[in-house]
Amino acid sequence: MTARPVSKQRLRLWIRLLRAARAIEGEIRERLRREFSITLPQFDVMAALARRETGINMTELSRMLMVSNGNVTGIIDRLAAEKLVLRQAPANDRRSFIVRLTAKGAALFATIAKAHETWVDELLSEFDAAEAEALIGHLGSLAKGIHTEGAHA
Amino acid sequence: MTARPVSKQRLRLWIRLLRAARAIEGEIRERLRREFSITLPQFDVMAALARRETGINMTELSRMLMVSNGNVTGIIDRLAAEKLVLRQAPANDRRSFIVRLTAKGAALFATIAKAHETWVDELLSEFDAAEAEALIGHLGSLAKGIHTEGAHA
DNA sequence: GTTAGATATTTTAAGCTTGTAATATCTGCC
DNA sequence: GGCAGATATTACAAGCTTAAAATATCTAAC
Repeated sequence: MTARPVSKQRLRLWIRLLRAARAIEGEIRERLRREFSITLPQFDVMAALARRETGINMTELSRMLMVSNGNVTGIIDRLAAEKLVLRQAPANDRRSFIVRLTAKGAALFATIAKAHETWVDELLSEFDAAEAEALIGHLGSLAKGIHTEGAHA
Repeated sequence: MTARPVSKQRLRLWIRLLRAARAIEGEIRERLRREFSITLPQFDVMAALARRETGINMTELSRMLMVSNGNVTGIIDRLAAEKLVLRQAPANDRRSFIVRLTAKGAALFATIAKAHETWVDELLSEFDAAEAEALIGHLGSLAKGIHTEGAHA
């Protein structure tokens, strides 16, 4: 039994976590590009919008995706240029606007999401439901407690 | 008991994993910038070089960090401009070269690494040694089986 | 020794990402 | 109503990231 300090253990955990996330993320990014000619950030935005048909404004979108607010501007610009999303002006606040999927965007997302779920199922195939559930609990508690206001203005 | 299909479970796991990694990564990136004026990719490169005093060539570096080969060029360029690393021509292969930390780079890395380990210890503080060990095992097996040749030429 | 294919690195174009600053609008206090 | 501070978004500069193409060198087959 080596008396390895717990701080070294946590460091190893962090490195493993990061490597696992990068491996999976890289694989998904490559498949999205090859099969659907879309970037991962664009897919992430569409996924967020698909879960809320009423639309989401830029600030909340950046918080949900944990990226900076300025970042979202460019991604939405490119999605809008492809007519996959649109910006709507809400009645009550002229600073803001609501981003929604177009019909074209929703249809495309539905197709990609199906493939995406299959890929993830395959990439994480060695986890059965119970293991997945246990890991989900572990990781959920991990992300908490990090001050992480995602992108703070 | 909802009969949730395991594919949905794995999708939730992936989303949790990604969010946890992003939260921690974002926090570390911000602290590196604020306290040491260095970027996370630059720190990652220095960490790899610190573990191998004899130096590492570009291709292996990109493989270790799981980023594209072209990517490493720019990071090394900036580190070299700060005199933190240097490129050495090996005797036997004129296509390649070996990147090593300078004395200045090694000293700076030692300082930053100490702070970094403290941060990670704090950010993952809710995991004790046994939990960390268990998760490390889980995540290690996860990254395998992904074809992940990191950056393939 | 030539040459064909493999390997190591850089370059380039496009997109992502951040932090900071600028602009516009809103809200509440007076 | 006017003004101070908060909020929503965009603009900008610097750096990161990728995939694909270009260069240079090496290795092996002939």
